[in-house]
Amino acid sequence: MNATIDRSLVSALPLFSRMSDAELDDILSMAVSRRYAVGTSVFEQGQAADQFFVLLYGRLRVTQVTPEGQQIIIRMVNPGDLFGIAKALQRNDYPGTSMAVAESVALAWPMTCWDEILERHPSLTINAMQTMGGRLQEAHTRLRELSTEEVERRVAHTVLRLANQSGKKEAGGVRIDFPVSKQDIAEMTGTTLHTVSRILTAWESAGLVEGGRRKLLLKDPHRLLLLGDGHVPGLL
Amino acid sequence: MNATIDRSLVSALPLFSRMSDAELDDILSMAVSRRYAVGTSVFEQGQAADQFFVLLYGRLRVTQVTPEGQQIIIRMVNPGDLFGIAKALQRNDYPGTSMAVAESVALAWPMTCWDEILERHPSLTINAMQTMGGRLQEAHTRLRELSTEEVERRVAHTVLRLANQSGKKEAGGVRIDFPVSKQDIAEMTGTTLHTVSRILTAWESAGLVEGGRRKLLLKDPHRLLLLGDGHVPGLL
DNA sequence: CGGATTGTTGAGGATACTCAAGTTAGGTGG
DNA sequence: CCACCTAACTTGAGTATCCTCAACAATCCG
Repeated sequence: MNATIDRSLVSALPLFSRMSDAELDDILSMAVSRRYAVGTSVFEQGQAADQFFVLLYGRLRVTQVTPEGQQIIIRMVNPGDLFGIAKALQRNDYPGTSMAVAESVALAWPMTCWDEILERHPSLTINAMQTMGGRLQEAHTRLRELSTEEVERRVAHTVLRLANQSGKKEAGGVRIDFPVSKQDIAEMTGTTLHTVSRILTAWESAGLVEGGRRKLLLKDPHRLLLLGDGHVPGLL
Repeated sequence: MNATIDRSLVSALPLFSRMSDAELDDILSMAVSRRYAVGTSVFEQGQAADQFFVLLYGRLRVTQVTPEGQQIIIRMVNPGDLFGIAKALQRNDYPGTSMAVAESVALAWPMTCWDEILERHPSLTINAMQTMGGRLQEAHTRLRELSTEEVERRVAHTVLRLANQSGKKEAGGVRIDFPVSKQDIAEMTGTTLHTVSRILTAWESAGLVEGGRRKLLLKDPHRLLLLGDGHVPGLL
């Protein structure tokens, strides 16, 4: 809700790379910044897509609910990520719900600006396309995992992906630096929280991870990688 | 390998919509057309990505092989589709293999033209982005299906998707108009050819489909849709 | 006609789900 | 600050789905 947003907030983001100050100002002049408390949603599935966003701080979880009421996590949104770009998906509504799992701040643009911005700023268009390319690749990776791997390996890969995207080095390992529940992990891997609980318990006994209520610390990422790649037998 | 490619071949494609004749000619002047016999590959997984393509006629299957040797089908390429755009995925190699399942013709551009073309033709950039958006949505749909649905429903959805993309109305139903094996369907749904065989046999007894060696005719798409959406019990 | 590819079907078993009961941790209000 | 309440998690038992293994049948192609 600021009058003007400072260039320095975004100038380092890959999305805005190779843009002049003037271009940045042009784009930022159309944006407002918004704060989202933990547990609040930025937008909800099915809602008219009237804005798109860039996350500045915090962490969001994007979910979809099936007609039967099962939920799956499409992805986590990390600082610097573009999200809510329904227009690029050729949609008028948001296909999922995005909810803050940590205190978050995002820039918001009216969706009506989308075409205009792309037209006026070709380098941003290319960056946005690369963003989508990266996401497409991640989706294919997950498809491959879901199609071919057993649960334990899928959980290993999922947990390693989380660590790569939102891990923070810490004494004794890499911590996922936002609250993750077993249910969350289940919804990312296509399994149940029961199975995730059993797997993490086994891993904990083996010294691979350290769990806790919505906490996760990877104590031995290397061994997890071996497990995920099937070079080492599972622990169940 | 033609000297020049005629505008009429591509002017109707969504990818090239809203482009002037001059723009089209500029783009086409950099392309060559190529023919691919059934069973030949356009490019292979891991190979240096030196070209990107648009399919004019025919049908391609894009697969990935896991380190363990299991294969999955990432998608089918239909006429008009852009494919092999490794650059947009920020890659220097092709992440999968694309192989002709029907006699095919594609236009090919040197990958070095990619940035240049995007720069010179903003409307094509936007169209390409929409292509990627559509693909991202399809990937998310498949993720949701793999995560939450049992095999029979996944097969129903997969088969209906095939019909929508490459179905041809025919006396008695909708025919998938290229050869599809049970193995193919298995690789699209994350199951085995055995399970697919059992499911299709059951469906055939119920008058839902008509199978055959690499053939598939949907006799009752509506009932298949109900089955896929869980509004009707499965037949296994 | 023969070989190869594709598909069928059965039996048995493993993975992971469901159902169920309980425990622990954390937050909240008195 | 403690008691309570709820959300998150644990663990066990039973079972369903679907995979694996195996043998065979049908179809296509040269």
